[in-house]
Formats: sequence, C-alpha cells, structure tokens
Amino acid sequence: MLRMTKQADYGIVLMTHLAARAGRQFSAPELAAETRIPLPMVSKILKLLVREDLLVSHRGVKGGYALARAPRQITVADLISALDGPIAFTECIEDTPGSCSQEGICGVRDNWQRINQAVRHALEGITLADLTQPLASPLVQLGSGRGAELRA
Amino acid sequence: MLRMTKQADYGIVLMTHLAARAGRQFSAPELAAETRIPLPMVSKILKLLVREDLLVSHRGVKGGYALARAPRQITVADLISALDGPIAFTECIEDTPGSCSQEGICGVRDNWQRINQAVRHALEGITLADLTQPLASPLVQLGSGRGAELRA
DNA sequence: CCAAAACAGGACGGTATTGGTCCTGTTTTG
DNA sequence: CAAAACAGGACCAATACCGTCCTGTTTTGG
Ligand code: FES
Ligand code: FES
Repeated sequence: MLRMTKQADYGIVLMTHLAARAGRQFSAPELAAETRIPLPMVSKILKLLVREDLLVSHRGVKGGYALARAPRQITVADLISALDGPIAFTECIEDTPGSCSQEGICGVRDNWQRINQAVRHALEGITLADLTQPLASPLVQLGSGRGAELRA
Repeated sequence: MLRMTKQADYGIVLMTHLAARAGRQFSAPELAAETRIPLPMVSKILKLLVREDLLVSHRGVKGGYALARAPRQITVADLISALDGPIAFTECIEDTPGSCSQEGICGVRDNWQRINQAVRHALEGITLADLTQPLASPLVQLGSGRGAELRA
C-alpha cells in the first residue's frame, strides 16, 4: 500500500497543531485531548521528537512541549526520518558495499539513489509552515516547488 | 523505516532489466537466473504486472514476457501502484468522508493531499527509460540542462 | 518537604502485513 | 501428447507496527 507509519502520520498532525499555535507550550494530555489521538501514543511520539531536536520539552507540573525551530525550518522529511527512521525508500541505499547480494550484476544500483533522492526531495519541500496554511491555490504549489526539477 | 515493499523493489529490477533489452521476450526462469531473484517471486511479480497491463505475456513452451509499452511511458509510480497498491502515503486520502475519526476537527486534512501529491509526482517523474541510462553525472541530472546551477 | 503533574525511557504482547513457497490448472510448441 | 511456460490462488513464517504500561526523574507550589 505504500504508506508511512501511523506514528509519522500522528506526528505530523501533532506538529501541525503545535505550529499553528506557535509560541505557546502544550502538554501531552492537552494535545491528546485536542487531536483525539490516544495519550500513550502522543506521549511516545513527542518523546521521540524531542530526542531528534525537533521539539524542546519542559518538565514538571507546568511542563510541556514546544517547537525547537521555526515552522518554516521543519520539513515533513524531518518528521518522517525522526519517527520512522531514515528514508531508505529502496533496499540498496546503504553505502556499505556488500549489503546487497545483487551488487555485482545489478544494473539499477545507482538508480535506487535517484528514486530515493526524488522522494526525499519531495518531502523536504514541504515545511510545517506550509501545512498550517489552508492551501490557497489547490494543490498547485507542486510544479513550481521541489520535485519537478527531477524530471526536466 | 519508510521503504517500499520488496515486491516493488524486485519489480523495478525486473522491469529495468527488461527495458534495457527491449524488443526481446524473457521467460520467468530466464529473468530469475539473470537477476538472482528467487523464481517463485519473479513469477508472482510478473503475473501481477501483466494484470496491470504493464507487461504482455505469451504462453506455451517458447513463452515469456515483454513490456507492454515503451520504457519512457512506464513510470516508477506505475510499478509501485501495480505491486503495492495505490500510493496512499497518508491515512486520510480516501475521498469517502467518515473514514477518519478526526475529520471534523482535523486541521491537516487538505494537507495530506499535498504530501501525497508531492510523493506521487516525484515517482511519476522517473521512467524506465531513465533507469536504463547509467546516469552520467552522479545524481546530478536534476536540471536537465548540463551542469548549470548545481554548484556546492 | 512532600504530593501531584508532567516528561523520560523502555519493555511488552496482539495483530496486520510481507516475503516466499507450492499446488493445481491452462496454453502452446513440436 | 509430453514438456515448458504462464495463470491464479492458498498457504505459512517472520517481521514490523500499534498501542499500552511500568518504573523512574524533574518541577511546581502549598
Ligand atoms: S539491487 Fe542491490 S545493488 Fe542493485
Ligand atoms: S487526520 Fe483524518 S481527516 Fe485529518
């Protein structure tokens, strides 16, 4: 089906929520209530995002989470990498040779890179700031944005 | 980890192999031998690709498979859709309302589309023809025009 | 100084999806 | 009519994911 994990999905919802109300600080229970995402999940996800330096946390009774950078400087690619691990869309991207049995005879090796780049590039082209804007011209910042250049 | 399934991975290898030697017809055992992919898998995948009209098959003793269209008209997106199902990168793309619990309060709804489009677009931008070319300047054939702005 | 609220960091099991094999047809060649 | 190859599924084993829970540690404020 080719989809990202629910963790990343949730993560984007949470971060968007946070970005739309930037400045303030939100606790996990608070975010869970507002997004209707089960609290344990919210908690788990936020913790991961802190470790990846996309959020900063404040402990204690009046604790909570806030964005670590400006919305414009957090991309969807960042979020997905943080929550689902590196964007290794195809199998043979590891730079370590020998990891793939094909290697010697494989005619696509280099092309995997190409595909990975394309996807990564597309995801890097979308920031949290973009996601908070209600998308004025419907779906058409694509051609002008990243990703199109891949094609020529 | 965000990767496509092995089926799609294999599929791309197989199709690239086929595209590089277009015109001819290859049997499943033949392809299995040349790509070192287990025969049952090869068979399974090729059958799927036939159903999706990306390959044409010929039965009988001297049977085999050949591309259904020109390499330039088969995109990586086609292959992935055929083998892994529709590219529904995020959860809430179904146009049928009610499929998501968030719906009412969700501020990202429209943005899922944006993300999906970006990924799909990127994958539609790569054709089999591209994959058969050994990619001259390493990963930098981005702006069709030779070595202009890349720099850095 | 202590209790409550919130973050930190893992461990854990149930479930869905995938990867891979195999079996039983049907079509074609010679 | 036998062999080679495609067609179409059924079928498990392993894996990854989703979601929960438990045991700390830090901060607030009475
Ligand atoms: S498939 Fe692994 S190197 Fe090509
Ligand atoms: S998350 Fe489903 S509609 Fe927004």
